[in-house]
Parts: sequence; C-alpha cells; structure tokens
Amino acid sequence: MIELDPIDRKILAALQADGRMSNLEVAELVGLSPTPCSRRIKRLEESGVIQGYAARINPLALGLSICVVVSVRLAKQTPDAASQFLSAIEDRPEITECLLVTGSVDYLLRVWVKDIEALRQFISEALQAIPCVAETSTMVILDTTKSNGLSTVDTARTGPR
Amino acid sequence: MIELDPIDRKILAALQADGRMSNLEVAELVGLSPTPCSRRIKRLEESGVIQGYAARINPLALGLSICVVVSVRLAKQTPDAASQFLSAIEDRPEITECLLVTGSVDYLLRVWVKDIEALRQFISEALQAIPCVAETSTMVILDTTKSNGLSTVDTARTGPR
DNA sequence: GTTGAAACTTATTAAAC
DNA sequence: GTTTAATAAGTTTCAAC
Repeated sequence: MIELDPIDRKILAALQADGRMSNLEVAELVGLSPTPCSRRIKRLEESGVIQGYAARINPLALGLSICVVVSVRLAKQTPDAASQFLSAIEDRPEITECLLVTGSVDYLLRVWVKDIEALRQFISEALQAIPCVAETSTMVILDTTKSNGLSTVDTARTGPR
Repeated sequence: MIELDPIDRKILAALQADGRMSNLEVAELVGLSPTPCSRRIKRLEESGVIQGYAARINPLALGLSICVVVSVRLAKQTPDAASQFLSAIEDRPEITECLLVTGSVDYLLRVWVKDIEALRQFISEALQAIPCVAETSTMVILDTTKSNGLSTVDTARTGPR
C-alpha cells in the first residue's frame, strides 16, 4: 500500500471533483508548484490509486428514465450456476452493475431502462429466463442522495435502431 | 431531450472510457476532424449529457478494503423521519451512496470501511443510533462484475489523524 | 521541496472550401 | 461537414537553487 500524505489526499479530492483539472490548477489548489504536483499525480496514477478518468454521463439525457436495483437469488450456489448467471448478465447492456453479496440474496443488479414496459420486458425475458434464477425482487430508485453521479451507461443502446 | 446521432454516442463511449482523451484522439476514434468533434463535445457538455469528469479512485488504495450494501427500514415513512435519517446520513463519510427505494426496505446504502471493526462500529454507533431506523440488513460485497469502478471516496477520511 | 526556461503537444478560433 | 493557419494555453523535462 502506497503512503499518502495530506497533500496527496487533496490532489485526489480535486481530481475526483474535476477529472479534467489541469496540473496548474491542481497545484494552486493544493498549495504546490506545478512540478512536484505533476510528479505526485503521476505517482498516484502509476501506483493505481487513480485508476483512470471518466466522463460522468447523465442517463436521463440518454432517455433512460428509470433505475432499479434488482436482488437475485439463485436456485443453488454452485460454480456452474454462478457462471451461467454471470454470462447471461454479461450480454445485457441495461445492467450497469452486478454485485455478488452475502445475505439472503446472491446478487444485486443495477439496471437502467427507458420506461416501465422495458423494465417488465427485462425482468420477464432477460432475468427470469435464466434457468438458475430462483427469485428476484425489484426496487425502484425514487431518489438518490450522496450519489457519485457516476453511472457507466451503454451509449449505443438507446440510439436509432 | 437532446438528439444524439451515432457519432455522438461514440464520443460519449470514448470519453466514458477515458475522460482525459484529447479532442484530437476522440476525433480520430469517431472518424471526424477535430473541429466538429470539439463542437459536439462542447454541445454534449453544455446540454448536460456530459455532467462532468472525474478521476476513478481505487478505494483499496486508500485502505478501504470492505464495501457493503446496507438496507434500512424506517419505523415510519413520514417526511420527518426521512429528513432525520438523511441528515444523519449526510455526516458519515463512509457512506458513498444513499438510495431511496420502493419495496420492503426504504433505503440502500453503500458503505466503505477499512475493516470489520470499523463496520461493526458503523452499524451500531452510526446507523442503529438513528432513532427512526427500525431495521438494517448488511450485505458484504464479495465480488463486483460490470462495475463502473466509479466510487466517490472521501479521501480525507483515511489519512493521519 | 522551489523557480525558470525551452521544446512539445493540444485547444480554440477564424477563414475558406 | 472539411482543411489550414494562427494564437493561446498546458505539459514535460531540464537545469539550477
């Protein structure tokens, strides 16, 4: 694990808030001159603390107006069932996140759809069509606080057919 | 809603994958010359499709090795209870996301902690100390597929005291 | 750690097609 | 939409302190 001093943390906070901030701006913000600031940023990138940069895209602007969390319980927790489930998941662009969790369910999925019909279709045709899926429960997200606003969206999906 | 053609979508995909890609690189990738590409990117930014840019930070590198999803049920769903809960949530830096959802629970929280002891402490001292919280259930995230890798982490939290 | 300077790359704008 | 050219700005590297 790399050691981070308070200045490194300030740099991370700055680049987390604005990933396109120039080295000069970051340097001024954290109270360094550009040269050592640039060195620190490069060190943070090369050590993997900063994994990369991304545009934050607004799913609503792509016509995806509904976001849900779906909990999934598999019929059995065998490696075969898991890999069958995951490969089925892989092909669905509306799933932006898939978490394997402990507890009474096995997976949590984050799913973006454009309307209720698309949601119905996703649940019945995509999810419940997977043989090893025993039970699903859909929670519609009504509001988001403390969001990072960072949803990776499949931009190819909502376009002209 | 802004109209997006296939080239716009390619631009979004490119900047989602690498938010620091230069206009020249994006232009070449999508098959445009730099001038119109720059205009499109600016249009996407100004229309809110691109909300901003962010560094992707690896929470593990900050010493946060455990991520959990906590479902929370409130004793009653009154506006008072909700605002009491949300203001208590606001102060906790380990909570990186808070979703209001439909279904058998009221909120889903995403929480990063450095170890099990910090998790225990968070649940007992932070969460269950909120008066209106009736029930919580913690799911430890064992694996993440299809992650966007974009967790906004409070970089000030794990540093020297 | 700091400053300053040079070489290189990029962004932006304007003009012409 | 394209190309070209000019200006402005940022990055990187080097030296010296």
